[in-house]
Amino acid sequence: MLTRTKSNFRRPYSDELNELAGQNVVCSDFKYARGAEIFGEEGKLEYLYQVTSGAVRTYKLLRDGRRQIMAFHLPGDIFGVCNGTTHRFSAEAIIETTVTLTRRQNVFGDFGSAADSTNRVLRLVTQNLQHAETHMLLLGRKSALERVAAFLQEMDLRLTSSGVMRLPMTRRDIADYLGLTVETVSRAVSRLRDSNVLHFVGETHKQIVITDRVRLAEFDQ
Amino acid sequence: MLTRTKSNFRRPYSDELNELAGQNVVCSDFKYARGAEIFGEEGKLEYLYQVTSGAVRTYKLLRDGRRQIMAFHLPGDIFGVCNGTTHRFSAEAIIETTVTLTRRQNVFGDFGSAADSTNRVLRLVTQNLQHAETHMLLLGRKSALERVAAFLQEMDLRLTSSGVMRLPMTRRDIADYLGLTVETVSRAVSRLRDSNVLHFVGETHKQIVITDRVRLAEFDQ
DNA sequence: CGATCTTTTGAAAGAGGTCAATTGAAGTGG
DNA sequence: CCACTTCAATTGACCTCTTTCAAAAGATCG
Repeated sequence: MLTRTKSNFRRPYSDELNELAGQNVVCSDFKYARGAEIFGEEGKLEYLYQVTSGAVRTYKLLRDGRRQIMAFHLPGDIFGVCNGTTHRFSAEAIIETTVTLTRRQNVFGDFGSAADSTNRVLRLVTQNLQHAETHMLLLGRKSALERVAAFLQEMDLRLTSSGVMRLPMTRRDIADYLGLTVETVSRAVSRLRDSNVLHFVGETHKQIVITDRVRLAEFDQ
Repeated sequence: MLTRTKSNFRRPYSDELNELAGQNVVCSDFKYARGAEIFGEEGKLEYLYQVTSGAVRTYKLLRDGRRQIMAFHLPGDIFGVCNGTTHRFSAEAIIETTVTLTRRQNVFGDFGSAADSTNRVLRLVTQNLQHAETHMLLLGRKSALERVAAFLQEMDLRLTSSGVMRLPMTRRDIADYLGLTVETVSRAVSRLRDSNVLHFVGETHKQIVITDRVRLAEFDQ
């Protein structure tokens, strides 16, 4: 049997939040009851949170209530990092939980201005994280048709020019992006074509015209 | 029908990579053929990449070849941001692709030392991103049993003390984290119990003892 | 231009979801 | 503090969505 000491795997967290905040420390402790909301998807981001005791879940919801938990945050973990002015997900206490709060601007500096290059990289990584969070919701909780509709909307924003979307990737790439099989992707696209949401251009099936963006959006959640 | 101008949705990318690198610009263009590897999972991270033309996929693999594509990168996108010395995923050109490279240290500064607080936040966000990437692979490509085994391993590292793992979250939370239903999670845990990989402590099913970590790991991919 | 890869479509199989029932744990209010 | 109610977890039976397997037609590439 495997034995190990906990200390090998737990990151040190004594005063990490204080170190992060630097000199302008404005930390305060807060206690949340089981199930209490720490922040909501639309709340303004003003703080960084470090779990002192208890446990927190951060999650995203679909309109019909399907939930994807992004991560569990345990004592020592810092969460609530965000690049915008509003949260893109919610956080709740799983059990009675104590967290230490730090005002965001202490950590980010004048982040809005993004003066220096590190701040720019930070924004870049945060964009990647934001995309990953959206994609976790898709992978964990959306049906095949919803995934393909979401994919087409994403690519429509990036690839459509003069009305035509030219997909550079194969159905296999799409499938491996959406956590599906090639066949399922193909069937979903065919269904959307049969519903007159899109049609193909020429012989290749990589050029697509979206003819009804409103209904395409309705296929997604 | 919805019409829109592309410019509303495409982020500006003229010289963003140059701006990121600041004064010490060491940029150079590179061309990759269809299917060519831009970097591998074990390669050393030295560059930031911005797509000039073409398309790139970044992905993770399981040992048996199952693939999860994290993101598609199109002209203007910057990718390859990482906090360690090695990549945690691979990047390939989907079609013939040109990218602009920038040496990493120009952007991150002396990142290893993490002198200032912004760098610390950057590391924090990158850790979150890394976790999200791992989780996308789980959500997109792992079976129910593999997901639950992976979850138990993750929590074992964080929660096990004096041999017992005390889960603060319910089966519903676990299900919503793993993209499954409560029933499927319960069945998977029962299977692992019946395989003598773990057993419960007391009456509550939130205290678990992992009795065979080697075999638990084998249930995961 | 032949070989290989890609895409589509159908049929069958299977993994996970849904529905339902039971048991047990855990809040809660009198 | 205890009874009551609600919530949490498990298990079985059944169903459905997605996968798997197979075949054919079409595109792409060297």
